[in-house]
Amino acid sequence: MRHQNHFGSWWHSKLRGCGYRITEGREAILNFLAGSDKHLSAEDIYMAIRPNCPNVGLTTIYRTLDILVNMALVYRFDFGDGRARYELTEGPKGAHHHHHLVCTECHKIVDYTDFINEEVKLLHETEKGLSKKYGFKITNHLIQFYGMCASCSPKK
Amino acid sequence: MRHQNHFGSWWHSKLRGCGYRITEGREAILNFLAGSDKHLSAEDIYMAIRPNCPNVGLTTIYRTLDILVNMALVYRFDFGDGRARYELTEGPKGAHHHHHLVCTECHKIVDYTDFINEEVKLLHETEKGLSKKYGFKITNHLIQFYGMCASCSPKK
DNA sequence: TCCTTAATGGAAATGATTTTCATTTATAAT
DNA sequence: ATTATAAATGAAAATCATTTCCATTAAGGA
Repeated sequence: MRHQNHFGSWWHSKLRGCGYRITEGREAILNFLAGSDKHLSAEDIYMAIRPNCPNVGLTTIYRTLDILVNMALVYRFDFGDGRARYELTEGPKGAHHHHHLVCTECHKIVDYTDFINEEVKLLHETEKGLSKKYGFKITNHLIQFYGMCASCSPKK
Repeated sequence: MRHQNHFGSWWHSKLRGCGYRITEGREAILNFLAGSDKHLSAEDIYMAIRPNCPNVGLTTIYRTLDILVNMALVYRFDFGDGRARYELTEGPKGAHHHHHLVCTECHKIVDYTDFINEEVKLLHETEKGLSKKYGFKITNHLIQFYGMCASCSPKK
């Protein structure tokens, strides 16, 4: 793929810094993640990338996502439908941290940012206290609310 | 099992109220859950129950847990090791609500109750706001912190 | 006790994720 | 640019928690 800029995207240095090589597949996966604000399954990514990169296999998607999750470039979520979902922790534009509201009926997900500031503030304090008390080095947190969305609620 | 009290345990009425029958398997599963404060996998329960109920199959464990989770008698957790964990929401003694600290390295789980009050207070407010804004009927929440426990941290 | 229907278990199916392994390729050294 | 080397890859097979199927059993109202 000769038309790819040699100076690379913002994540090149991160990958290199961790000793990972820049490959066509990783490039494609990260580019796609960066352009989406959805919660994507490994297969979503596989399908989306296929037209441009028919030679990138599903196995590579999984392997790359594992790396990215470990590097904290990507969040992995479990919304209870049996497949993991992935999301860039923050795009080039900067962070847009949010939490999730999960419908236990239809598995619809709502990203919300309301109340996030208060939540994050409290979480940071809690984090500090927990770190000290339990000797954990805390790197991440997960908050999800579960319930029934409007369209599922009316049904008995 | 003739020695079981005819008036039943505290959950009999809950099950009956939802139209479920009281069976040996359900009894055994609930008894075991009530006597444990661990995060149990379906197989943990299967193994634990087997000596007394060799005729209760793993399928029944899964089916029963599904029911209990739907009735909100049991929480289902995903700690990232590929198997769901189950825990009674509250025992006969009353609630002992806690959140979790998960080591991403060795999957050790710490239950903590510190800060819980502040967290729960904030969560309730958030819940109220989210319910109104997004039309969700919120029934549950999940908070987990991820990091490295003391014994995993030293390692590079 | 009888009857209806929920509940069951065991085996087979499912399906997301992981492993294996022979081949390809990024990249540091030449 | 060429080469050497270890990382990365794809395709197929393996894994393994959970679900489904279906013929049989049993709970509990009549």
